[in-house]
Amino acid sequence: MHAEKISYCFRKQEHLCSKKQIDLLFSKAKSFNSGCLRVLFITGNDNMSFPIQVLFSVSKKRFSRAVDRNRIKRKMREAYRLNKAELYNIFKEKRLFIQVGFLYVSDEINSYKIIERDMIKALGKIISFF
RNA sequence: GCAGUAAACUGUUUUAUCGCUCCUGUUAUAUAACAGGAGAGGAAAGUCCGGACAACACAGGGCACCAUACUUUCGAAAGAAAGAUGUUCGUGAGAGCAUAGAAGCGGAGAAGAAAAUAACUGCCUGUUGAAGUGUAGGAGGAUGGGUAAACCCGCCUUCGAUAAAGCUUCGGUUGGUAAAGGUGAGAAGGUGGGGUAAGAGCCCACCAGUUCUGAUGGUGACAUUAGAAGCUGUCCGCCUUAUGGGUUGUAAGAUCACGUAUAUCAGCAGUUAAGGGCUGCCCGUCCGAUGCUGAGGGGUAGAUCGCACAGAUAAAUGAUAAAAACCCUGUUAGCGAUAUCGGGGUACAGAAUCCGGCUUACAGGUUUACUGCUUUU
RNA sequence: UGACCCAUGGUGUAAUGGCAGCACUUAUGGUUUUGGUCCAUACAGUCUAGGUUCGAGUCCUGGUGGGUCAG
Repeated sequence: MHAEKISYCFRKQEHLCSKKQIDLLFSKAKSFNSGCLRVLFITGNDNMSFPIQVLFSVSKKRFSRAVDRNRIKRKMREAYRLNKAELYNIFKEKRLFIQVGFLYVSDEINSYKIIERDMIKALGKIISFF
Protein backbone atom coordinates (compact mmCIF):
# COMPACT_ATOMS: atom_id res chain seq x y z
CA MET A 1 0.00 0.00 0.00
CA HIS A 2 2.85 2.28 0.84
CA ALA A 3 4.60 1.60 -2.46
CA GLU A 4 1.45 2.34 -4.46
CA LYS A 5 1.07 5.68 -2.76
CA ILE A 6 4.58 6.70 -3.70
CA SER A 7 4.13 5.66 -7.26
CA TYR A 8 1.48 8.32 -7.94
CA CYS A 9 3.58 11.17 -6.56
CA PHE A 10 5.26 13.63 -8.86
CA ARG A 11 7.63 15.82 -6.94
CA LYS A 12 10.06 18.53 -7.74
CA GLN A 13 13.06 16.18 -7.92
CA GLU A 14 11.50 14.39 -10.85
CA HIS A 15 11.37 17.60 -12.85
CA LEU A 16 14.26 18.42 -15.13
CA CYS A 17 15.15 21.98 -14.12
CA SER A 18 18.81 22.61 -14.81
CA LYS A 19 19.33 24.67 -17.92
CA LYS A 20 22.52 22.88 -18.79
CA GLN A 21 20.85 19.48 -18.71
CA ILE A 22 18.00 20.78 -20.84
CA ASP A 23 20.37 22.13 -23.48
CA LEU A 24 22.14 18.79 -23.53
CA LEU A 25 18.84 16.98 -23.94
CA PHE A 26 17.72 19.09 -26.89
CA SER A 27 21.04 18.88 -28.68
CA LYS A 28 21.97 15.19 -28.27
CA ALA A 29 18.84 13.21 -27.46
CA LYS A 30 17.21 10.45 -29.50
CA SER A 31 13.61 11.05 -30.44
CA PHE A 32 10.44 9.46 -31.77
CA ASN A 33 6.80 10.45 -32.24
CA SER A 34 3.78 8.95 -30.56
CA GLY A 35 0.45 10.40 -31.65
CA CYS A 36 0.32 14.02 -30.61
CA LEU A 37 3.53 13.69 -28.57
CA ARG A 38 7.19 13.88 -29.53
CA VAL A 39 9.56 12.17 -27.07
CA LEU A 40 13.21 13.03 -26.45
CA PHE A 41 15.34 10.92 -24.16
CA ILE A 42 18.98 10.56 -23.10
CA THR A 43 20.74 8.37 -20.59
CA GLY A 44 22.01 10.30 -17.61
CA ASN A 45 24.82 9.87 -15.11
CA ASP A 46 25.01 8.95 -11.43
CA ASN A 47 24.86 12.56 -10.18
CA MET A 48 21.15 12.65 -10.69
CA SER A 49 19.09 12.78 -7.56
CA PHE A 50 16.33 10.70 -9.11
CA PRO A 51 16.42 7.84 -11.63
CA ILE A 52 14.07 9.56 -14.09
CA GLN A 53 13.82 13.30 -14.76
CA VAL A 54 11.12 14.62 -17.03
CA LEU A 55 10.14 17.88 -18.68
CA PHE A 56 7.01 18.84 -20.58
CA SER A 57 6.90 21.49 -23.25
CA VAL A 58 4.33 23.18 -25.46
CA SER A 59 5.56 25.58 -28.06
CA LYS A 60 4.49 29.19 -28.05
CA LYS A 61 4.09 29.19 -31.81
CA ARG A 62 1.35 26.56 -31.76
CA PHE A 63 -0.58 28.03 -28.80
CA SER A 64 -0.14 31.73 -28.31
CA ARG A 65 -2.25 31.89 -25.15
CA ALA A 66 -0.71 31.00 -21.82
CA VAL A 67 -3.97 29.44 -20.63
CA ASP A 68 -3.98 26.86 -23.39
CA ARG A 69 -0.33 25.99 -22.84
CA ASN A 70 -0.85 25.51 -19.13
CA ARG A 71 -3.87 23.28 -19.67
CA ILE A 72 -2.05 20.98 -22.08
CA LYS A 73 0.97 20.71 -19.82
CA ARG A 74 -1.24 19.84 -16.86
CA LYS A 75 -2.93 17.08 -18.82
CA MET A 76 0.40 15.68 -19.98
CA ARG A 77 1.77 15.78 -16.46
CA GLU A 78 -1.30 14.04 -15.15
CA ALA A 79 -1.07 11.34 -17.78
CA TYR A 80 2.59 10.73 -16.95
CA ARG A 81 1.96 10.73 -13.21
CA LEU A 82 -0.72 8.05 -13.35
CA ASN A 83 1.15 5.75 -15.74
CA LYS A 84 4.79 6.03 -14.81
CA ALA A 85 4.84 3.14 -12.25
CA GLU A 86 5.96 0.44 -14.66
CA LEU A 87 8.78 2.52 -16.15
CA TYR A 88 9.94 3.51 -12.70
CA ASN A 89 10.09 -0.08 -11.46
CA ILE A 90 12.09 -1.27 -14.48
CA PHE A 91 14.65 1.50 -14.20
CA LYS A 92 15.01 0.95 -10.49
CA GLU A 93 15.74 -2.71 -11.05
CA LYS A 94 18.29 -2.09 -13.83
CA ARG A 95 19.89 0.89 -12.05
CA LEU A 96 19.68 3.05 -15.16
CA PHE A 97 19.33 6.84 -15.27
CA ILE A 98 17.37 8.68 -17.94
CA GLN A 99 16.20 12.16 -18.83
CA VAL A 100 13.06 12.48 -20.91
CA GLY A 101 11.32 15.39 -22.64
CA PHE A 102 7.77 15.34 -23.88
CA LEU A 103 6.86 17.90 -26.57
CA TYR A 104 3.30 18.54 -27.65
CA VAL A 105 3.14 18.48 -31.44
CA SER A 106 -0.55 18.66 -32.35
CA ASP A 107 -2.15 21.94 -33.36
CA GLU A 108 -5.40 21.23 -31.45
CA ILE A 109 -6.17 20.95 -27.77
CA ASN A 110 -6.91 17.24 -27.40
CA SER A 111 -8.89 15.68 -24.56
CA TYR A 112 -7.23 13.91 -21.66
CA LYS A 113 -8.12 10.44 -22.98
CA ILE A 114 -6.21 10.91 -26.23
CA ILE A 115 -3.18 12.27 -24.41
CA GLU A 116 -3.23 9.37 -21.95
CA ARG A 117 -3.42 6.82 -24.79
CA ASP A 118 -0.43 8.40 -26.53
CA MET A 119 1.49 8.65 -23.27
CA ILE A 120 1.06 4.93 -22.52
CA LYS A 121 2.26 4.12 -26.04
CA ALA A 122 5.29 6.37 -25.60
CA LEU A 123 6.27 4.88 -22.24
CA GLY A 124 6.03 1.40 -23.71
CA LYS A 125 8.35 2.40 -26.51
CA ILE A 126 10.92 3.83 -24.09
CA ILE A 127 10.92 0.55 -22.14
CA SER A 128 11.46 -1.37 -25.38
CA PHE A 129 14.72 0.54 -26.00
CA PHE A 130 16.36 -0.86 -22.85
C1' G B 1 -44.36 44.85 -20.50
C1' C B 2 -40.51 45.67 -24.32
C1' A B 3 -36.09 48.28 -25.79
C1' G B 4 -32.15 51.11 -23.91
C1' U B 5 -28.51 54.67 -21.03
C1' A B 6 -25.24 55.54 -16.82
C1' A B 7 -22.93 53.93 -12.28
C1' A B 8 -21.63 50.12 -8.79
C1' C B 9 -21.02 44.91 -7.68
C1' U B 10 -20.39 39.77 -9.07
C1' G B 11 -17.87 36.48 -12.28
C1' U B 12 -20.64 29.08 -10.80
C1' U B 13 -21.18 25.53 -6.48
C1' U B 14 -20.78 20.56 -4.14
C1' U B 15 -18.94 15.45 -3.68
C1' A B 16 -15.42 11.30 -4.74
C1' U B 17 -10.38 9.49 -6.30
C1' C B 18 -5.36 10.91 -7.27
C1' G B 19 -1.89 15.07 -7.09
C1' C B 20 1.37 20.28 -6.85
C1' U B 21 4.26 24.91 -4.40
C1' C B 22 5.67 27.47 0.09
C1' C B 23 5.71 28.25 5.54
C1' U B 24 5.40 26.42 10.75
C1' G B 25 5.63 22.32 14.22
C1' U B 26 6.77 17.07 15.60
C1' U B 27 9.34 12.44 14.49
C1' A B 28 13.20 10.04 12.10
C1' U B 29 17.27 12.47 9.97
C1' A B 30 19.26 15.86 5.73
C1' U B 31 15.62 14.02 2.97
C1' A B 32 11.08 11.67 3.98
C1' A B 33 6.40 10.93 6.91
C1' C B 34 2.46 13.16 9.71
C1' A B 35 -0.39 17.55 11.50
C1' G B 36 -1.77 22.67 10.80
C1' G B 37 -1.80 27.13 7.74
C1' A B 38 -1.34 30.00 3.01
C1' G B 39 -1.65 29.62 -2.50
C1' A B 40 -4.05 33.95 -9.62
C1' G B 41 -7.32 38.58 -11.76
C1' G B 42 -10.82 42.43 -12.83
C1' A B 43 -8.47 42.73 -16.18
C1' A B 44 -2.84 38.93 -13.72
C1' A B 45 -3.27 40.84 -20.73
C1' G B 46 -1.41 45.04 -24.03
C1' U B 47 3.37 47.31 -22.36
C1' C B 48 0.50 52.89 -23.44
C1' C B 49 1.88 56.36 -19.12
C1' G B 50 3.85 57.52 -14.02
C1' G B 51 6.55 56.08 -9.60
C1' A B 52 9.48 52.87 -6.20
C1' C B 53 14.20 50.23 -6.59
C1' A B 54 19.19 49.64 -9.04
C1' A B 55 23.43 51.02 -12.04
C1' C B 56 25.96 54.78 -14.75
C1' A B 57 33.21 57.35 -10.09
C1' C B 58 31.33 62.61 -8.37
C1' A B 59 28.37 68.37 -7.27
C1' G B 60 26.18 71.65 -10.86
C1' G B 61 24.47 75.75 -14.60
C1' G B 62 22.66 77.44 -19.52
C1' C B 63 20.79 76.43 -24.45
C1' A B 64 18.74 72.92 -27.59
C1' C B 65 15.22 68.81 -27.68
C1' C B 66 10.71 66.20 -25.98
C1' A B 67 5.93 66.12 -23.49
C1' U B 68 1.76 68.68 -21.43
C1' A B 69 -1.57 73.12 -21.57
C1' C B 70 -10.18 75.51 -19.94
C1' U B 71 -11.64 75.64 -14.17
C1' U B 72 -11.90 73.61 -9.05
C1' U B 73 -10.69 69.56 -5.80
C1' C B 74 -7.79 65.02 -4.85
C1' G B 75 -2.93 62.86 -6.04
C1' A B 76 4.29 61.67 -5.45
C1' A B 77 3.27 61.74 -10.62
C1' A B 78 0.49 59.75 -14.36
C1' G B 79 -4.34 60.50 -13.97
C1' A B 80 -9.35 60.74 -11.71
C1' A B 81 -14.01 63.19 -10.10
C1' A B 82 -17.19 67.28 -10.66
C1' G B 83 -18.03 71.37 -13.77
C1' A B 84 -17.28 75.40 -18.25
C1' U B 85 -17.26 76.45 -23.61
C1' G B 86 -17.53 74.56 -28.58
C1' U B 87 -18.68 70.56 -31.78
C1' U B 88 -20.46 65.52 -33.67
C1' C B 89 -23.90 61.33 -32.92
C1' G B 90 -28.62 59.68 -30.72
C1' U B 91 -36.23 60.59 -30.63
C1' G B 92 -34.29 60.58 -25.49
C1' A B 93 -31.69 59.12 -20.93
C1' G B 94 -26.78 60.05 -22.58
C1' A B 95 -21.99 59.23 -25.34
C1' G B 96 -17.47 60.72 -28.16
C1' C B 97 -13.88 64.56 -29.39
C1' A B 98 -11.43 69.36 -28.69
C1' U B 99 -9.68 73.47 -25.36
C1' A B 100 -2.74 78.18 -22.96
C1' G B 101 -1.37 82.99 -25.67
C1' A B 102 -1.84 86.26 -29.42
C1' A B 103 2.60 90.80 -30.94
C1' G B 104 5.16 89.28 -35.32
C1' C B 105 6.59 85.95 -39.61
C1' G B 106 5.64 82.07 -43.22
C1' G B 107 2.37 78.63 -45.95
C1' A B 108 -2.58 76.97 -48.13
C1' G B 109 -2.43 71.83 -54.20
C1' A B 110 -6.30 71.86 -58.10
C1' A B 111 -10.16 75.41 -59.03
C1' G B 112 -10.78 80.69 -58.93
C1' A B 113 -9.73 87.56 -61.07
C1' A B 114 -7.86 87.20 -56.22
C1' A B 115 -6.22 82.92 -50.43
C1' A B 116 -5.66 88.99 -48.45
C1' U B 117 0.13 92.96 -50.49
C1' A B 118 -1.53 94.07 -55.02
C1' A B 119 -2.81 93.20 -60.08
C1' C B 120 -6.94 91.63 -63.89
C1' U B 121 -12.18 91.91 -65.92
C1' G B 122 -15.71 95.50 -64.64
C1' C B 123 -17.71 100.47 -62.73
C1' C B 124 -16.64 105.85 -62.33
C1' U B 125 -14.09 111.06 -62.70
C1' G B 126 -10.60 113.93 -65.58
C1' U B 127 -8.07 114.29 -70.32
C1' U B 128 -7.46 113.05 -75.49
C1' G B 129 -8.78 111.00 -80.58
C1' A B 130 -12.62 109.17 -83.95
C1' A B 131 -17.75 108.42 -85.34
C1' G B 132 -22.75 109.62 -84.59
C1' U B 133 -26.69 112.57 -82.61
C1' G B 134 -28.31 117.37 -82.39
C1' U B 135 -29.92 123.33 -81.29
C1' A B 136 -32.09 128.57 -85.56
C1' G B 137 -35.28 127.87 -89.71
C1' G B 138 -38.13 126.07 -94.37
C1' A B 139 -41.57 122.45 -96.77
C1' G B 140 -45.08 118.46 -96.31
C1' G B 141 -48.48 114.95 -93.53
C1' A B 142 -52.80 113.21 -90.26
C1' U B 143 -54.40 109.18 -86.83
C1' G B 144 -53.51 114.00 -81.26
C1' G B 145 -54.95 118.22 -77.82
C1' G B 146 -56.80 123.27 -76.62
C1' U B 147 -62.59 125.15 -78.96
C1' A B 148 -66.34 124.06 -84.35
C1' A B 149 -62.83 126.82 -87.68
C1' A B 150 -58.59 130.14 -88.12
C1' C B 151 -54.55 129.96 -84.91
C1' C B 152 -51.30 127.78 -81.28
C1' C B 153 -48.84 123.48 -78.99
C1' G B 154 -47.15 118.52 -79.71
C1' C B 155 -45.80 114.28 -83.12
C1' C B 156 -43.79 112.13 -87.80
C1' U B 157 -41.12 112.64 -92.68
C1' U B 158 -37.71 115.48 -95.35
C1' C B 159 -34.17 119.71 -96.51
C1' G B 160 -30.64 122.35 -93.77
C1' A B 161 -24.95 127.21 -93.72
C1' U B 162 -21.85 127.55 -89.42
C1' A B 163 -20.54 124.32 -85.46
C1' A B 164 -18.67 126.03 -79.36
C1' A B 165 -20.71 123.52 -75.30
C1' G B 166 -23.73 119.08 -74.39
C1' C B 167 -25.21 113.83 -75.15
C1' U B 168 -24.22 108.64 -77.09
C1' U B 169 -20.76 104.86 -78.83
C1' C B 170 -15.70 103.08 -79.55
C1' G B 171 -10.31 103.44 -78.52
C1' G B 172 -5.91 105.43 -75.72
C1' U B 173 -4.29 107.54 -71.11
C1' U B 174 -4.36 109.59 -65.63
C1' G B 175 -6.51 108.62 -61.10
C1' G B 176 -10.51 106.44 -57.76
C1' U B 177 -12.92 101.76 -56.31
C1' A B 178 -13.09 96.73 -53.73
C1' A B 179 -19.98 96.99 -54.47
C1' A B 180 -20.28 92.55 -59.22
C1' G B 181 -16.80 88.51 -61.31
C1' G B 182 -18.77 80.79 -62.72
C1' U B 183 -14.52 78.72 -58.08
C1' G B 184 -13.69 76.96 -53.22
C1' A B 185 -13.68 74.00 -46.77
C1' G B 186 -12.83 79.31 -46.35
C1' A B 187 -13.81 85.52 -50.35
C1' A B 188 -12.98 91.43 -46.22
C1' G B 189 -19.48 90.08 -40.60
C1' G B 190 -25.02 90.05 -42.54
C1' U B 191 -29.75 92.82 -44.00
C1' G B 192 -31.86 97.56 -45.09
C1' G B 193 -31.26 102.80 -45.73
C1' G B 194 -28.34 107.21 -46.42
C1' G B 195 -24.21 108.86 -49.02
C1' U B 196 -21.09 109.19 -53.56
C1' A B 197 -18.55 110.68 -59.96
C1' A B 198 -18.62 105.43 -58.98
C1' G B 199 -18.10 102.98 -54.46
C1' A B 200 -16.67 101.19 -49.67
C1' G B 201 -18.46 100.45 -41.67
C1' C B 202 -17.64 106.01 -45.34
C1' C B 203 -22.20 107.07 -42.00
C1' C B 204 -26.84 105.23 -39.57
C1' A B 205 -30.59 101.35 -37.72
C1' C B 206 -31.21 96.25 -36.47
C1' C B 207 -28.78 91.47 -35.92
C1' A B 208 -24.16 88.04 -35.05
C1' G B 209 -19.33 88.00 -32.93
C1' U B 210 -14.63 90.17 -30.57
C1' U B 211 -12.17 93.34 -27.03
C1' C B 212 -12.51 96.75 -22.89
C1' U B 213 -15.23 98.81 -18.54
C1' G B 214 -19.10 98.21 -14.80
C1' A B 215 -23.04 95.39 -12.09
C1' U B 216 -25.18 90.60 -10.40
C1' G B 217 -24.43 85.12 -9.55
C1' G B 218 -20.41 81.50 -8.98
C1' U B 219 -14.29 79.17 -5.07
C1' G B 220 -13.29 79.33 -10.44
C1' A B 221 -13.50 78.42 -15.83
C1' C B 222 -17.79 81.20 -17.06
C1' A B 223 -23.09 82.87 -17.31
C1' U B 224 -26.70 87.00 -17.40
C1' U B 225 -27.04 92.13 -18.09
C1' A B 226 -25.68 97.63 -19.13
C1' G B 227 -22.36 100.75 -21.73
C1' A B 228 -18.19 101.86 -25.01
C1' A B 229 -14.83 100.83 -29.20
C1' G B 230 -16.37 99.97 -36.45
C1' C B 231 -12.62 96.26 -33.63
C1' U B 232 -14.53 91.59 -37.44
C1' G B 233 -12.26 85.48 -42.82
C1' U B 234 -10.69 79.96 -42.18
C1' C B 235 -6.90 76.28 -41.25
C1' C B 236 -1.73 74.91 -40.34
C1' G B 237 3.29 75.84 -38.85
C1' C B 238 7.11 78.91 -36.74
C1' C B 239 6.84 81.68 -32.36
C1' U B 240 5.76 83.30 -26.94
C1' U B 241 4.53 81.87 -21.84
C1' A B 242 4.13 78.26 -17.85
C1' U B 243 5.07 73.36 -15.81
C1' G B 244 7.70 68.73 -16.04
C1' G B 245 11.68 65.61 -18.06
C1' G B 246 19.62 63.14 -16.99
C1' U B 247 20.05 58.02 -19.36
C1' U B 248 19.39 52.84 -19.04
C1' G B 249 16.59 49.04 -17.09
C1' U B 250 15.66 43.27 -12.22
C1' A B 251 18.43 39.68 -18.55
C1' A B 252 19.26 46.40 -13.67
C1' G B 253 22.67 44.98 -10.31
C1' A B 254 25.35 42.24 -5.95
C1' U B 255 28.11 37.90 -4.06
C1' C B 256 30.64 33.24 -4.71
C1' A B 257 32.80 29.71 -8.02
C1' C B 258 35.43 28.78 -12.75
C1' G B 259 39.54 30.88 -15.69
C1' U B 260 44.06 33.61 -17.74
C1' A B 261 48.11 37.51 -18.46
C1' U B 262 50.48 43.40 -19.06
C1' A B 263 44.16 45.51 -22.43
C1' U B 264 42.14 47.38 -17.96
C1' C B 265 40.97 48.87 -12.75
C1' A B 266 42.30 50.86 -7.66
C1' G B 267 45.80 53.63 -4.43
C1' C B 268 50.15 56.91 -4.09
C1' A B 269 53.59 60.21 -6.57
C1' G B 270 53.46 63.20 -10.94
C1' U B 271 52.03 66.08 -15.48
C1' U B 272 48.30 70.05 -17.24
C1' A B 273 48.72 68.39 -23.91
C1' A B 274 45.72 65.34 -27.05
C1' G B 275 41.56 62.87 -25.67
C1' G B 276 37.55 61.04 -22.70
C1' G B 277 32.83 60.44 -19.41
C1' C B 278 25.52 56.30 -20.29
C1' U B 279 21.21 61.90 -24.34
C1' G B 280 23.00 66.64 -28.44
C1' C B 281 25.85 71.60 -27.81
C1' C B 282 28.37 75.22 -24.47
C1' C B 283 30.41 76.10 -19.57
C1' G B 284 32.03 73.92 -15.19
C1' U B 285 33.89 69.57 -12.85
C1' C B 286 36.42 64.93 -12.80
C1' C B 287 39.70 61.37 -15.16
C1' G B 288 43.96 61.59 -17.91
C1' A B 289 51.78 61.12 -19.80
C1' U B 290 54.86 58.22 -16.76
C1' G B 291 56.67 55.49 -12.35
C1' C B 292 55.80 52.32 -7.97
C1' U B 293 52.44 48.96 -5.26
C1' G B 294 48.20 45.82 -5.45
C1' A B 295 44.26 43.54 -8.31
C1' G B 296 44.17 41.69 -12.98
C1' G B 297 43.20 40.34 -20.82
C1' G B 298 40.86 37.22 -25.70
C1' G B 299 38.92 33.19 -20.37
C1' U B 300 34.72 31.30 -17.79
C1' A B 301 29.72 31.50 -18.53
C1' G B 302 27.44 27.78 -13.38
C1' A B 303 25.04 28.80 -8.59
C1' U B 304 22.92 32.01 -4.97
C1' C B 305 20.91 36.72 -3.76
C1' G B 306 17.86 40.57 -5.97
C1' C B 307 12.45 37.81 -4.59
C1' A B 308 7.83 39.58 -1.47
C1' C B 309 2.30 37.03 4.63
C1' A B 310 0.95 33.53 -3.52
C1' G B 311 5.54 32.99 -5.76
C1' A B 312 8.58 29.57 -9.44
C1' U B 313 12.70 29.07 -13.05
C1' A B 314 10.59 24.54 -19.40
C1' A B 315 7.61 27.94 -14.46
C1' A B 316 2.77 25.44 -8.52
C1' U B 317 -2.53 26.87 -7.63
C1' G B 318 -4.61 20.98 -10.99
C1' A B 319 -6.73 16.24 -13.60
C1' U B 320 -10.74 12.74 -14.08
C1' A B 321 -15.81 11.40 -12.92
C1' A B 322 -20.68 12.55 -11.03
C1' A B 323 -24.44 15.87 -9.35
C1' A B 324 -26.68 20.73 -8.62
C1' A B 325 -27.57 25.86 -10.34
C1' C B 326 -28.27 29.13 -14.58
C1' C B 327 -28.92 29.92 -19.98
C1' C B 328 -30.23 28.26 -25.09
C1' U B 329 -32.84 24.72 -27.96
C1' G B 330 -36.05 20.44 -29.41
C1' U B 331 -40.07 16.50 -28.19
C1' U B 332 -44.64 15.31 -25.58
C1' A B 333 -48.98 17.18 -22.50
C1' G B 334 -51.72 21.75 -21.80
C1' C B 335 -55.92 27.54 -24.03
C1' G B 336 -51.96 29.28 -21.01
C1' A B 337 -48.74 29.75 -16.71
C1' U B 338 -46.03 25.41 -16.54
C1' A B 339 -44.54 20.24 -16.27
C1' U B 340 -41.86 15.87 -18.49
C1' C B 341 -37.89 13.70 -21.31
C1' G B 342 -33.55 14.64 -24.51
C1' G B 343 -29.31 17.69 -26.61
C1' G B 344 -25.86 21.74 -26.12
C1' G B 345 -23.39 25.65 -23.41
C1' U B 346 -21.29 28.25 -18.59
C1' A B 347 -16.99 34.06 -20.75
C1' C B 348 -12.32 36.82 -21.22
C1' A B 349 -8.32 34.91 -19.61
C1' G B 350 -2.91 32.40 -15.94
C1' A B 351 1.10 36.21 -11.43
C1' A B 352 7.27 36.15 -12.88
C1' U B 353 10.60 42.83 -9.16
C1' C B 354 6.60 45.63 -6.90
C1' C B 355 2.90 49.63 -6.72
C1' G B 356 -0.65 53.62 -9.04
C1' G B 357 -3.27 54.61 -13.54
C1' C B 358 -4.80 54.11 -18.91
C1' U B 359 -6.39 50.95 -22.89
C1' U B 360 -8.25 46.51 -24.82
C1' A B 361 -11.12 41.44 -24.11
C1' C B 362 -15.40 39.44 -21.40
C1' A B 363 -20.95 34.03 -21.26
C1' G B 364 -24.13 35.48 -17.84
C1' G B 365 -26.26 37.59 -13.24
C1' U B 366 -27.59 41.46 -9.27
C1' U B 367 -28.65 46.51 -7.44
C1' U B 368 -29.59 51.83 -7.97
C1' A B 369 -30.95 56.12 -10.92
C1' C B 370 -32.94 57.56 -15.51
C1' U B 371 -34.96 57.58 -20.90
C1' G B 372 -38.18 56.13 -25.21
C1' C B 373 -42.42 53.28 -26.89
C1' U B 374 -46.80 50.51 -25.62
C1' U B 375 -50.86 48.84 -22.27
C1' U B 376 -54.02 49.64 -17.96
C1' U B 377 -55.89 52.97 -14.20
C1' U C 1 10.35 38.85 -19.08
C1' G C 2 12.22 43.54 -20.72
C1' A C 3 13.50 46.81 -24.85
C1' C C 4 12.53 48.00 -30.00
C1' C C 5 11.13 47.93 -35.28
C1' C C 6 8.05 47.03 -39.58
C1' A C 7 3.41 46.42 -42.63
C1' U C 8 2.07 49.83 -50.24
C1' G C 9 -0.37 45.01 -56.68
C1' G C 10 1.81 37.95 -56.88
C1' U C 11 7.44 39.82 -55.59
C1' G C 12 10.92 43.91 -54.59
C1' U C 13 10.72 49.08 -53.80
C1' A C 14 9.28 54.89 -54.30
C1' A C 15 5.91 58.89 -52.96
C1' U C 16 6.97 67.20 -48.97
C1' G C 17 -0.74 66.18 -46.08
C1' G C 18 -2.86 67.58 -52.47
C1' C C 19 -4.42 62.72 -59.30
C1' A C 20 -0.78 56.15 -55.49
C1' G C 21 4.06 55.46 -59.15
C1' C C 22 8.53 52.21 -60.99
C1' A C 23 10.72 47.43 -62.15
C1' C C 24 9.93 42.21 -62.43
C1' U C 25 5.79 38.64 -62.79
C1' U C 26 0.93 37.34 -65.14
C1' A C 27 -2.57 37.82 -69.42
C1' U C 28 -3.53 39.55 -74.51
C1' G C 29 -1.82 41.39 -79.16
C1' G C 30 2.28 42.59 -82.54
C1' U C 31 7.32 41.48 -84.52
C1' U C 32 9.63 36.17 -86.04
C1' U C 33 9.09 30.22 -90.24
C1' U C 34 8.94 28.91 -84.63
C1' G C 35 10.92 30.13 -79.72
C1' G C 36 13.69 33.86 -77.12
C1' U C 37 14.76 39.15 -77.25
C1' C C 38 12.03 43.57 -78.29
C1' C C 39 7.39 46.73 -78.72
C1' A C 40 2.28 47.92 -77.20
C1' U C 41 -1.99 47.24 -74.06
C1' A C 42 -4.41 45.32 -69.78
C1' C C 43 -5.19 43.07 -64.76
C1' A C 44 -3.81 43.66 -59.83
C1' G C 45 -2.34 47.62 -54.14
C1' U C 46 -1.70 51.56 -49.06
C1' C C 47 -2.81 45.33 -42.56
C1' U C 48 -7.53 46.80 -39.73
C1' A C 49 -11.12 50.22 -36.82
C1' G C 50 -11.73 55.15 -35.32
C1' G C 51 -10.11 60.41 -35.02
C1' U C 52 -7.66 65.34 -36.70
C1' U C 53 -8.12 67.93 -41.48
C1' C C 54 -11.45 71.05 -46.90
C1' G C 55 -8.50 66.61 -48.11
C1' A C 56 -4.59 61.12 -44.89
C1' G C 57 -0.35 55.91 -47.81
C1' U C 58 1.69 59.98 -44.78
C1' C C 59 -0.35 63.00 -38.60
C1' C C 60 -2.78 60.88 -33.72
C1' U C 61 -5.18 56.66 -30.87
C1' G C 62 -6.71 51.45 -30.28
C1' G C 63 -6.33 46.52 -32.43
C1' U C 64 -4.13 42.52 -35.80
C1' G C 65 -0.02 40.14 -37.97
C1' G C 66 5.24 39.63 -38.65
C1' G C 67 10.21 40.44 -37.16
C1' U C 68 14.87 42.03 -34.23
C1' C C 69 17.95 42.41 -29.71
C1' A C 70 19.27 41.04 -24.55
C1' G C 71 20.80 34.55 -20.91
